[in-house]
Amino acid sequence: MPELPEVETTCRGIAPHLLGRRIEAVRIRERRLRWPVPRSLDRDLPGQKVLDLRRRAKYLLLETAAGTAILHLGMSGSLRLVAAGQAPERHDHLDLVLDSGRCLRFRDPRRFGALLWTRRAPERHRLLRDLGPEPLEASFDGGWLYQRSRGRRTAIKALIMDSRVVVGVGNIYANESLFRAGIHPARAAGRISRARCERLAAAIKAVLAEAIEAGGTTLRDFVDGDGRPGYFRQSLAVYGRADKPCPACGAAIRESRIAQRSTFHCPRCQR
DNA sequence: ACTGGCTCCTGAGGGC
DNA sequence: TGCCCTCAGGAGCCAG
Repeated sequence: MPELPEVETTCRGIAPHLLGRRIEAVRIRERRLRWPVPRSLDRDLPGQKVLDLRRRAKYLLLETAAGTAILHLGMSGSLRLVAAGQAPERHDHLDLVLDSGRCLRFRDPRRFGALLWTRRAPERHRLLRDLGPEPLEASFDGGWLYQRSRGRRTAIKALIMDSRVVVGVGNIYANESLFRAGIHPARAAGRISRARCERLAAAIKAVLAEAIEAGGTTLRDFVDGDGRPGYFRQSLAVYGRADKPCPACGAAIRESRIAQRSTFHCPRCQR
């Protein structure tokens, strides 16, 4: 399940192979992703030069003079560069054929991913329009979290996973951040002090930055590699560790559900 | 405005 | 060993 660090690492890994390249053709074998891949993409993208590749939330934005391709990896999507002639395997739904002799190949067994096309500024696109700040940028901090949580009765874990509040905090990192900040995941967001909001914002930044760091050092080849998605083998303190000892105090980690998501916390360390 | 629940899809993993 | 069943997950969307 690509989380923000995986998307960031993917972006950095494939960018050198795409920037300045011309897209010669688009091969679509399966149009039925989360939304159907629009025909406008096959019409507009071929012949275009890749002017920029960047990440916004968990979306990858591939900019050309004609428009921007918006790509999301969903929970099982991955990208890699292969020789243009290499035969696709199962779930390899589409290729962007480059003028380098390689193609960018998208695989997504569960098809929760998406590839869309917009001719306008991508920030105006329906999917990107209402997104909150990037967690690693200065505009996201304890003050912002405090302000956005006032009056909210929802669980703090659900709040930090709300992309209108802050983008890119998936289930794993929400769990880990709350553990680090010593906050109980079910606590009502509006009842968390300013100081604890500061701790939480700092924890979110630290956890994500460490994961990106780990991704950068993980031996991971986007060229002819296996392109396997998944989290970096970062040491996880609570996620997936139900009944196991808390690394800080030894108490048994508890599992619950918050907003239909698996939630893990230490009953001693998190209040 | 907020909140909670549903939905898409398939591989993995548990139980027998 | 093998089969069947359940479930997880990102996040948009809808209903109350």
